[in-house]
Amino acid sequence: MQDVSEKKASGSGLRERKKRATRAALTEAAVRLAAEHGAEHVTVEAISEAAGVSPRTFFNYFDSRDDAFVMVDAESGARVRRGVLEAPADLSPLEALREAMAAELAEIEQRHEVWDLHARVLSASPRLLARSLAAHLADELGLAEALAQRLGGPAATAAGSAPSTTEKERRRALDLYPRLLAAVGGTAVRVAVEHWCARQDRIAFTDVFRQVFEHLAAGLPAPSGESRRP
Amino acid sequence: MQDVSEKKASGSGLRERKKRATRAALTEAAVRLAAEHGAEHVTVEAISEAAGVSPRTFFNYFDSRDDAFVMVDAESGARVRRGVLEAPADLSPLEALREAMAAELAEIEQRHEVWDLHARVLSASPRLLARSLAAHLADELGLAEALAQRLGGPAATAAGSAPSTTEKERRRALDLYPRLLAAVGGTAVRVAVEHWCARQDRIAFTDVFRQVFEHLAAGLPAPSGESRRP
DNA sequence: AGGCAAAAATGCACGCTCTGTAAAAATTTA
DNA sequence: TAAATTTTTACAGAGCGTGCATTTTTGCCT
Repeated sequence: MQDVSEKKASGSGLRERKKRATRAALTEAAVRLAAEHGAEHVTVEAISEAAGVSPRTFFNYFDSRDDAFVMVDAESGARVRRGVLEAPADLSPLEALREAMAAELAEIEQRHEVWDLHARVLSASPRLLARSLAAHLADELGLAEALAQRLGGPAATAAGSAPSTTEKERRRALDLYPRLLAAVGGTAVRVAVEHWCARQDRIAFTDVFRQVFEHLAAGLPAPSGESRRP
Repeated sequence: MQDVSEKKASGSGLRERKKRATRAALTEAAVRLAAEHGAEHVTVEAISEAAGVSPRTFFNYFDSRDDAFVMVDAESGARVRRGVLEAPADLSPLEALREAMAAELAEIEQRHEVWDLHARVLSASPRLLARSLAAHLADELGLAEALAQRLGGPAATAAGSAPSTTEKERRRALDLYPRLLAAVGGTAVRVAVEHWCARQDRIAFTDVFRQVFEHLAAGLPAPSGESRRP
């Protein structure tokens, strides 16, 4: 079932290379123009002209104009998923998710030239920021499946086939928990980023990130000095 | 500074009543048409005609066509905020948020004729669902402020003016925590609703809702039978 | 009542987004 | 080089969203 001809491997064909180049040219032109003139003053015609293609071609690559500003990194979700699956086995699910997301954020930090522009464009337009959230939401289901695989795999081999409670209840819990964990993890990253961007003083993002996950692991108790009610 | 004339109270004027009636007619027409023909096949012209106004008037009430499907209840956020502030003082922040959101969900459940249609429209269109999320996101900041007020008010009066740690650190924690709590709370509700809608068997929504908040309060540990790592 | 000012609804015009469709150009394969 | 496949392009058209001037409705005053 493997490819007999080496030419069809990913990225070797001239056709595929041109397609990726066109897509990259479109996204870069879009982000660059948006950073300069504001996102809502950048038309599809302007983006296409800057990228050297026709306006109709734009819509062969993106379903909507806004996608050119949002779809900057399509493989981020897959990397986090792999990070969750490859995390050390002695980590709790929340810890594994934290480590995978921290690694991905460090990955992004490396090319902060493009990402800084992108962040500025998003923060200047609430509509695009919402759309970016929606894009991350699409990855949530896949992330939940990865977490479920990490949970279900070892648990099934260790516990065998003798559940103490009802089978349906266990499956319900197993179904709900990974989705909650994936959603809360994404929210945690968002809050950390927003809080870090809002502060003018230069605190390390790593500190905010760690603090957020400490709150979550502790069960979100009141952060005051003494705890009258544990 | 109080109103001398009673006529300017909220909702008493004929003008305000008519405006609300028009808005209600537009939203109801939009949701009803979308439930029947699919949201993307419902034009602004059709909605306006069903509501008995001109297409231009539609855009005097909504900034975009999608808002007619999303902006069903604009005061929901305010009710949750009040619920947080009026919750019993012996409840933890997470418990207060849970109670306020549970009360709001119970409120919504009362008119589940409209809300059921609305849910069906959203679940049939990922784009509208994302927009709905964005709408809830706008309330998040206000909710965070309400939570901060609930935390900061009593704490300031009880602790006086002698903080044990650095002042900046306390303010940072106090700033980050309410925003995280508000965001996670919204996410929790979303996951509970999605999980409840996805299941074909009729389990009580209250059970799912309570289960989600139990996960959060416990610090999101692995839900398996025995705990090898607390 | 009747008239006056503010607010809302409407009609019209215009630019932009997005989608078919079919023809032309480029790339791969034979 | 010629055929086959894919991509790009031009054209047409429906729908969205906005600005502006006009008309109708509402609230308030004498």
